[in-house]
Amino acid sequence: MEIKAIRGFNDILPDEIGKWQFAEETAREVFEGFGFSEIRIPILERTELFSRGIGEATDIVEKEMYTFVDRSGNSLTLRPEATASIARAYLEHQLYTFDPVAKLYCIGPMFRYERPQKGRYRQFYQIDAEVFGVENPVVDAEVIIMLIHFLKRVGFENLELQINTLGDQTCWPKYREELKRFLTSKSFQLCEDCQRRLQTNPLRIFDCKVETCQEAITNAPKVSDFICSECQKHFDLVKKYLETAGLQYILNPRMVRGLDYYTRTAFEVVSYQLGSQNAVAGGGRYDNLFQEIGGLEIPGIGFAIGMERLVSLLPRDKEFISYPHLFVAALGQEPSKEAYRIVNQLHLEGIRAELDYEGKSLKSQMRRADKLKARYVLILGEDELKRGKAALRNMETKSQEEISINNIFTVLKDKVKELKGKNRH
RNA sequence: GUGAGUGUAGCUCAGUUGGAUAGAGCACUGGGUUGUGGCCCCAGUGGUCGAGGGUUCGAGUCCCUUCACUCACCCCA
Repeated sequence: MEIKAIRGFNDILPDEIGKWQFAEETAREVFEGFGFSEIRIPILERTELFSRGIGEATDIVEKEMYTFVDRSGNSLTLRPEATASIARAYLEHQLYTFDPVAKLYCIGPMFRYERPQKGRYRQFYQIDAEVFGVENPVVDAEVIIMLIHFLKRVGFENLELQINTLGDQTCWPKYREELKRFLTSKSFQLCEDCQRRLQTNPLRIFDCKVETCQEAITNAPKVSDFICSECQKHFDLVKKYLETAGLQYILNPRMVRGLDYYTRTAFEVVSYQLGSQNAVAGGGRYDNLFQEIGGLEIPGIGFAIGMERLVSLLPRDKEFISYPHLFVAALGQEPSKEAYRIVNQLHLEGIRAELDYEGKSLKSQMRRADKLKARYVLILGEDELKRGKAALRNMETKSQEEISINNIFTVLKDKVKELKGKNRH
């Protein structure tokens, strides 16, 4: 094969798709139960939307965007995340005139030009949820509760919820400056990476594994001493609402966000089974995003779930795969015609039926029926057909009965109903 | 962008200090049963040994270059 998918772009094959569908269906059900509506947004936007919304100095904008100039000379970018686009749509269609509060969710692919590794790809899927127009910390909690509830519904009871507050425009920069000043005085102790982090993102130095760096930060100023009273109050309420909802969380004062628009509440759900990229979902409040892209002061909060990471934690289970209800094995010309007629009819009735397309021996048709895990096989031979009969074999019990072809639809409908009663499919 | 590891059949992998037609298991196709699946037995299909160059009488094996994949760093979902 000469032409292969490009780096970091993956095919999701049929044997895996059940897990994806399950995750998406569950998200729709849960989110709509919380009053969210789906929104679908374009995959391409004007580059400006992201450079302004996410922030010029962020890694995403500086080096990770798929950006190109189209035939009319506009700079366009494949969306690296959904929030900015959803906010743009909200402004563009003035959804706030209908209701200042908007609860929206979106499922689809995002694109970032990074070196792929476990849990990180150039095209990756996110399930995104956003609430616009509410400053009250109740929604911070509501959104987190919805996320955790969703994760429980797909089967994860014990993922770790980490929360932090990033402060806002008034208190966060102060802390940043103070930390920078402190660390600059210790810069001789810092490793090469941290020398650079000192300029770009000093908080990251907390995460450095180099021993001398760890020593350097032992007496560093703490975020909590700099958070202003308004932000502190907001955060305290978020924590209280989470507690009254019975949610366990871990305070992670080192948690940072890579996107400029985040303020106040930030949260992540992590799994230690994921490898280095361990965040299944992440999000937070962004009360400045709208000003950046549209000039209106509209608060927002939301999260994104990484679908690849989520799906990789789901058990590789056959229950997601749908098997044929019936395989029709035909022997000879007339029976083949009859099989074709029957299968077409069954498809119209919503019964999953398969047949042999290559005129193979019964043995090989049986093998295929078995391989496809068909529940029943209908065997059509010349003699039986002349009598208007066919053999219906239950592949699990091996019991076989002769039924008349006229009754096939009613007999099968009952059998399929039984099958559906037993499990999802 | 940086670092490390790995490239032999569709998949998982053997392949000796360089030696003759490159192997196994699984999968696939057919047969053993003129019309009955899984287990078993037999046979068959399938490889430019990632690509290019070099050393050598001889390269899957050694050297160089290059590409791809994987993991990690950076950063994030």
